[in-house]
Amino acid sequence: MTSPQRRDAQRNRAALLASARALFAERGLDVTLDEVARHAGVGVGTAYRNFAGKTALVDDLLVERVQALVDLALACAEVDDPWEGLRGYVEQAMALQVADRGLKQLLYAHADAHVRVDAVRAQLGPAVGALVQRAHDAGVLRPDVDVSDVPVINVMLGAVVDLTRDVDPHAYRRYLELVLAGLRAGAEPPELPPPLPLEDVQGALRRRHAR
Amino acid sequence: MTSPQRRDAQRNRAALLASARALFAERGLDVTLDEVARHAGVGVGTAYRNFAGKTALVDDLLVERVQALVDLALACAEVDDPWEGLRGYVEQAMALQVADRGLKQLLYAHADAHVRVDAVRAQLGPAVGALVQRAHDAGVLRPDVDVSDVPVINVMLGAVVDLTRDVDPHAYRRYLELVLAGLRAGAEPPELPPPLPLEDVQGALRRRHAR
DNA sequence: AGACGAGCGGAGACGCCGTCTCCGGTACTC
DNA sequence: GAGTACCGGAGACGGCGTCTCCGCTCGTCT
Repeated sequence: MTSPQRRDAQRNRAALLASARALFAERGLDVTLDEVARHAGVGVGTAYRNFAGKTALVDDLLVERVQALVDLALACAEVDDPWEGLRGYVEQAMALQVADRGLKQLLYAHADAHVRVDAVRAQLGPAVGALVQRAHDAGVLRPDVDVSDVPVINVMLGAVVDLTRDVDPHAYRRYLELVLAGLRAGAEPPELPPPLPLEDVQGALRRRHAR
Repeated sequence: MTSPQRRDAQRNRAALLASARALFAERGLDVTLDEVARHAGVGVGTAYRNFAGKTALVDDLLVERVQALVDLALACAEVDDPWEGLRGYVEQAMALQVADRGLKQLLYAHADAHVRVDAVRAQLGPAVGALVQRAHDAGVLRPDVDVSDVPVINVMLGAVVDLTRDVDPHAYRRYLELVLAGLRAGAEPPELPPPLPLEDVQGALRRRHAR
């Protein structure tokens, strides 16, 4: 009986997947397949033999991450307090995106050819919609809050995340509180996490890449 | 007496400047000098004879725009109501950035070699600082609001602007209200401009460029 | 131990893009 | 009409990421 693959080939494939996961999470989807290969300690050829191309690799690897987000939304619908459910979703969704830069990029960005990711992502809208609806039914949301506000807020906070990532990855929390407080009905303004020192913000802005 | 330049040369230079201003405002700083030249109806060579390079051209053209922002901040310090002064600054600063995409990109982005812009931009921080201080002195701001919050909010709202530009350039106003309300002391939640239809947001997200 | 071929590595072909140069030709000016 | 300031735009150049190709290595089975 012949094993389906030589053992070193299996090792290489695993190493490639691990490296890709790590690099995509840490540095985003812009890392080259060449870089992934080097990081995994194999040649570029090996990378291209294992995966149809970068797009396919990304698609394969990130379905799971997007699924985690969908699961999160579903889980938050089970939380007793409808406000905490919604709030928890937004908060933890951002935390996932801080931890995985690739996820953040793929979640809300031109989806060219990521077929599998697209399929999973399609479930996110309805799940979040349910969260918002439930909060409305419980009267804990300003009546004029709309489902469409959630992705927009994600994008807003995402911008803060990108800005402050290397100064303080959690700085976005301050603005998360700010925005969430604005959505809540009969809001007592919450305590805000402390601001970044001005010079840190200035530094981050200066380092910022132009588009 | 010889005029310093041939008349057609003057016309060409003017056309280039006008085209550059228009294209930078409309489509951002990514337009190529070749495009500017074509738009102006002249050859590329003419463009490069008139300006040291793209960086120099951008630097020349946008000082004035950044100066407008500084002027705005100074003017807002003259408004009687300190809250309206601060609020007006943020609101109109965003409006300027909606109207000029290049300004938005340059204002808070890696400043490589834009010497003149840098010089003017340096005045912005203090001017905004005064605005915030005045609002604090009047007690209309939450005490834990910091100067550093202003640029961060600019970046957040800028993300919304980029997202919704071609669906509804003013959609950011809803989120501006949301955020500003969060900064205000003893806030009565303000009325929010209406949300975008969900499908518009979804469309905008789908069209969004990956980074 | 030996031989077979699955699998490897990585130089480099390719395609794309934006910046900028160069010079034969045009047309403004006096 | 001479002289030259100025023009146009093809294309050189440099950079970058994707992916191919093929001579060679080394795992695997007998």
